[in-house]
Amino acid sequence: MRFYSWNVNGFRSVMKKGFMDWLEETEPDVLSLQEIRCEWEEVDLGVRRQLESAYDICWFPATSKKGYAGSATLSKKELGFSHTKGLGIDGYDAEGRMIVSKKDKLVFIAGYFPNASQGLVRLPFKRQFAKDLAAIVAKHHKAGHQVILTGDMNVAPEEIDLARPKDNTKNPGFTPEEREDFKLYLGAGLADVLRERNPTTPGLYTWWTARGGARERNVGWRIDLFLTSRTLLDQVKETAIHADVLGSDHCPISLELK
Amino acid sequence: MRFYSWNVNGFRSVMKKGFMDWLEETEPDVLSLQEIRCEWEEVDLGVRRQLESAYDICWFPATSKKGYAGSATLSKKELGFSHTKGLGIDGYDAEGRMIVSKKDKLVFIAGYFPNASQGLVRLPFKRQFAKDLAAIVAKHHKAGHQVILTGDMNVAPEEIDLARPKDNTKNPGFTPEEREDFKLYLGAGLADVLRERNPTTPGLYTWWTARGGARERNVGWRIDLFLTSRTLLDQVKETAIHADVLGSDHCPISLELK
DNA sequence: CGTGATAAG
DNA sequence: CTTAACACG
Repeated sequence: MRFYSWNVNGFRSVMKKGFMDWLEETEPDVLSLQEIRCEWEEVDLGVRRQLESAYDICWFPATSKKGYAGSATLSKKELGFSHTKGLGIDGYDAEGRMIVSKKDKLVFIAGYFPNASQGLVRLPFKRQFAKDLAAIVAKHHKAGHQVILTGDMNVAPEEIDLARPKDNTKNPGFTPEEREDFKLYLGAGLADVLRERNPTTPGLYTWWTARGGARERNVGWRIDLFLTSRTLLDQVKETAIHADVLGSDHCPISLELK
Repeated sequence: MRFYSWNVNGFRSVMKKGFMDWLEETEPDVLSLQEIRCEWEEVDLGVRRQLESAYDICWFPATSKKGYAGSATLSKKELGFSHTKGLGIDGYDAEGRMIVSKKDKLVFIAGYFPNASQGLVRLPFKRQFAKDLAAIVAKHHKAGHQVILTGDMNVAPEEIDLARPKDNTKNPGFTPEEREDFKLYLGAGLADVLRERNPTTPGLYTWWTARGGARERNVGWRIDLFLTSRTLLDQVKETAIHADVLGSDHCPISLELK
């Protein structure tokens, strides 16, 4: 089973840049999208029909602000995933952040983790989000479920995960607080799959600022991740960063289970 | 002497669409621009230098709202026009609407007349503007000056001046009130030069809505005009609408004096 | 429908 | 630098 996650930075934008071609080439089994930034009804009708024919679609735009954030999860119809919008916590759910999808004992939790924002004005919000989400993960583990947590986590866990760690210790995405909070997910029994398998490989990034050719020079950050229950690690066939896929300031990432 | 007026709908926008080429081909002696929608400092430095080398420039952006309205008058340096920003009435001057330029007994008053706006919410403002401006024109006439009044007047004076008069009697730019107020300028001793010379020619328009190919079908309005003192009429060599000049939803108009 | 400001990333 | 909402025309 092949899982994908992609922050598309505007679904309507990425649609104009060949999203459907990518989807048909890639045929993910389960796909999480972040920053969809539109209602389902704002998507081209032909595209909606086409997607609906193949996928169970959970479209979860923000209700708090038009054109902001939002996430979606699509799963191949034949897989029979059940999708639930939100974590049951209004502050996050109003921004369309996380979708919880289940099949048997597998829980796929995916979406758009908060950005600490300029001046770190949303750092408190983001910290609470991490605490709440880690508790939810721990609860699933206690219940005997296996968890995949993915999406744009808006944090680079370690120095190796961004090109300019020294310059960014006070910037959103690489503050000590965000890095500390990232460990809550690990403490809840999850592992950062790509880093487990590539403990010392630098230059593995999933996001590059649009300013000044950062992507061409691979001056980026690894902030889109697949975390899985440690008990799932030996079922991982492959995990990858698809940096060649354009259309957004993020690239897609994938996880294949045996 | 050749006078031009053009609502450029954003000077930076029209700059990207060949404004400088048009200027070099056209070489107006005096040029009024409306809806410049930027500060002088926001214009490309090379362009500023180039313009400043040939013209006395009066750049008059709105101070009330960034990127809104504003007007400019440029006159060939050798002509020695003196330019004054505004009519001395704060409500209009804060929006950078009118510039008064003088040379000897000639007064060139040019700029961006108010739009009555959706729901006619600014009709009272526009009516007061017309009264005030007509009084200023009358005062110049009393003082023995000759007046050229031009710009985007945001009113089509007569049914012949727009393609769909019947559909627009309640719409901004063709209400009975705006048409009545237009006559205040005539009552102050001015004449609508193009209409004087072409009393029955339909299809002479200077603005076309950007929606749905109106310009290609010439479904437009004549709302950019040259009015002159009646005593100036026999000095008019030519007046024209340059509908072939693209770059804005308005086209330039011109008046040549002998 | 297009220009420009603005919020957000 | 880019997406999208918005104000204004």
